[in-house]
Amino acid sequence: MSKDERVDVEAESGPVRTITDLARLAGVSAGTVSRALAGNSLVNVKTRERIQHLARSHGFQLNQVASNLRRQRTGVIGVAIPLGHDRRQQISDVFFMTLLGYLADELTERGYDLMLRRVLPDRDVDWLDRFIGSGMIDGVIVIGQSDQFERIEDVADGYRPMVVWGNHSEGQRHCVVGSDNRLGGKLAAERLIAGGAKRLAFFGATEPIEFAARFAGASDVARRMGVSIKAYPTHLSADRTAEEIAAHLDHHLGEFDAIFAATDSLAVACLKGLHERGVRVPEQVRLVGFDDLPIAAETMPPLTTIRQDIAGGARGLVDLLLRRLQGEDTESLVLPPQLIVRATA
Amino acid sequence: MSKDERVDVEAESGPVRTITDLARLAGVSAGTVSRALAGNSLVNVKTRERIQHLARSHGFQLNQVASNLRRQRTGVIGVAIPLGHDRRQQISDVFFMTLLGYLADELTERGYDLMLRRVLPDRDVDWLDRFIGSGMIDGVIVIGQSDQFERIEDVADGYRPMVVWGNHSEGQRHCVVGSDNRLGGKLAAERLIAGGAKRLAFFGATEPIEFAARFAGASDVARRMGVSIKAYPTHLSADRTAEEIAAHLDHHLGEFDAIFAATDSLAVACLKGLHERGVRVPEQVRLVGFDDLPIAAETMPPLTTIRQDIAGGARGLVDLLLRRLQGEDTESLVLPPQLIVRATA
DNA sequence: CTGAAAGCGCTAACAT
DNA sequence: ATGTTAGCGCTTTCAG
Repeated sequence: MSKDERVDVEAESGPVRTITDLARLAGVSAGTVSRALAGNSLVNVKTRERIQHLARSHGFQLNQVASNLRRQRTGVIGVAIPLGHDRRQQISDVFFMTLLGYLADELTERGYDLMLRRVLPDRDVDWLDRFIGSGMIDGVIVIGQSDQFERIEDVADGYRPMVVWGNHSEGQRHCVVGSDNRLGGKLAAERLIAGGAKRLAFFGATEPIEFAARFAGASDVARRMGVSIKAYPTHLSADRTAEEIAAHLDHHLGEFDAIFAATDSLAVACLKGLHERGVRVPEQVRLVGFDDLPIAAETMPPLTTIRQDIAGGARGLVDLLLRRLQGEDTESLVLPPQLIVRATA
Repeated sequence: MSKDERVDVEAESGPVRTITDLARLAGVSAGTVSRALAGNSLVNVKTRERIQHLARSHGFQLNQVASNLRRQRTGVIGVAIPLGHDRRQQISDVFFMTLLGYLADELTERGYDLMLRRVLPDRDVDWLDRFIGSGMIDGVIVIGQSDQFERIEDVADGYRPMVVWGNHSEGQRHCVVGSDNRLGGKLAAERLIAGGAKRLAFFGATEPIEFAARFAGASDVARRMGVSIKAYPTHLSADRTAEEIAAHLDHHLGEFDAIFAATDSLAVACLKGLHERGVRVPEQVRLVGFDDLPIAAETMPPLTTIRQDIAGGARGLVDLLLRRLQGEDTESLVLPPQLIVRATA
C-alpha cells in the first residue's frame, strides 16, 4: 500500500491512532482488535484478516508504551557501559564498540530492542539500580566491569536478568561472559619466550581486572620459565597512551626484548614507536597484542595477537540473558582466546 | 543508605514499588507523592523532603513506562542504522561506531536515553515508520542514508523530530548533518596533484551517496587541472575489501601515481598492499584517506587524510534534533572537512 | 468467537 | 498545599 493510497483512505475516516479508532472503523470492540493484531487464533479468521488489512491500510502502529505498561514487559534490553577509570574513553573503544555492534545484531535477531546507556559511576552511584528499576528494560547487559565489580555483585543476587561482559573470578555471583584473560596472557608470553625473549615488558593499564588477568597470566609463564617481566603502565584513553608509550620507549628501551601489549590498539602504537626509533620488529623486539581487531591484520608487519571471539561473546551474552529471562539459572561462560601468529612475534 | 539499611526499613512495611505504596506509607495521596518526586514547588517543603527521603530509603524507582504513557513523551531518542548496500557491515564500521559513541555521550548529557536499532531496509520496508510510530521514542537520528534517501525524504514532511547523518543534496527535505564530502574530495585531489600526481585513482564504493560526492569533488579538481582520475570500486565490508584492493593493485598498479581512498580503513589496506608489492609511499604512489580515525596517526608512514569532525557532528545532530523537538524548523548543517597532512601525500 | 470491564502505574486537571 | 478523579492506550480476564 503506497503512501498516497493511505492518505485517501484516511480522508474518509480521520486519523486512526489507537486501537479504539480501529475498532470503531471495523465495527468491533477494542479487545477484538487487540487479539486480531496479536494473531490470536481465538478470533475468527475472516475478521482477523479484515482488521489486519484495515490496520495496514491506515498505517496503524500499536502504541508500544501502552502495551508495555499493560504487559509488564518491554522487549527492550538495556546495555550499560560503565566508564570508571577513564571517563569518556571506553565508549569509543574499538573493542567495546565492535562488541556493541554484534550485540545489536544478535538482539535484533531475537526480536529485542537495545537501549544504550553510558554511565559515569562516580557521578551516579546508583547507575545500575536506576537502569534496572526504570521499568523500561526487561534485562541488562553490562559491557565491562570497569571498577564496578562490587556494585555489580551487590545487584546480582536480587536481579536475575543480568549478564556482564568481563573477567571471571573464582566464586563471583554475577553471570559473566568473557575471554579467559589469564590464558590469553599465558599464550602471549609463551609465544614471546618461544621466540627467544628473555625480558618481557607488559604495556597497558593494570587496574582494570581484565588487563590485570592478562598480566598475571603472562607473569605465571615468565616465572615458570625463569624470564623477567615488568609492567609499563599506561592509561586507557587513546590520546594519552601515545605519549606514554613514547616515554616508556625513550627511557626503558634497553630493558626488554619483547612486548606484550594489553590491547591491539596499544600494540599498534608500540609498533609505530618502535619503528620511529629504528627498532626492528620482531628481530630486536618481539610484539604480541590482544583482541585481534581488524587493524591487526593491516599493520606492517602484521600483528601477532591473541584473538577474542567478539561475535561469539555477543551471542553468549544474549543467549544467557534470554535464558535468564526464562527463569533459568545460568553459569558464566568463559571463552578460550586464540593465538594468531602473524609477523611480529 | 546502605543496602542493609534498606532491607531493614522494608522489613517493617513490605516492598514499596508504586507511588501508591509510597503514598500510603507517607500518609498522603499518590498525587502528592508524584508532585514531591517531581520537585514540584507547589508541595510543602517539609512533606516534599519527607517523601523524597522515604523514597530513597526504600530504593523506590518511578516506573518510567507508566510515566511515559501518561506524559506522552519518553525521554528516549531512537538511533537507526540502516544497512542497505552491504548487510552486516556498517554496524561495525569504525566511523559509524565512533559517531554513535559521541552521540551516546551527547544525548546522556542532555538527559536523553538512546535506543539503538539496526535495520535491514530490504527485509523491512517500513523500518522508519515503525520506529517512529512505536511511541517509544521522542525523536529519531538516522546514521547514514545508505540507499534509503527516498524513504527518508518521504517521512520527513510528516515527522519533524528527525535528523540524519549523511550527505546534503540540493533541495532535499530532510534535515541532515554531515561533512561537505564534495569539498573533502576536492581537498584530497588538490593535495595529491600539488605533490605532482598526474593520474589519480579513487578506491572505494561509489554508490553510497557520501562516497559518490567525494569522488565527484575529486573529479572536479582533476578535470580542471587536466589530470586523469579513475574509480576502482570496492565493496564496503572489511573482509572483501582487502582482496579487492589486492586485485586492483595487481592488475592496475601502473595506471596511477596517486590514490584517494574513500575511507581511512581503505587507505590502511591500500598502504599495506602497496608496501607488500614494494611500492614506496609517497614516493611512487601518493595516498590520501578520509575520516581521520585514530588509526590514521598510527600507520607507517602516518596517513595524510581528510578529517571529519565526528564530535562536532554528534553535537550538531543532537542540537538540531532537540531544537526540532521544541518545534523549531532547522536547516541542515554542513561541516567543513579538513586536510590533515601527515606523510603519505 | 466476541464484548464489557478492569486496570498496568503514573500525571494533571480540577476541586477544595 | 493536598486530595480526588479521569484518563494515557493497551491487554486480558470474565461473561456470554
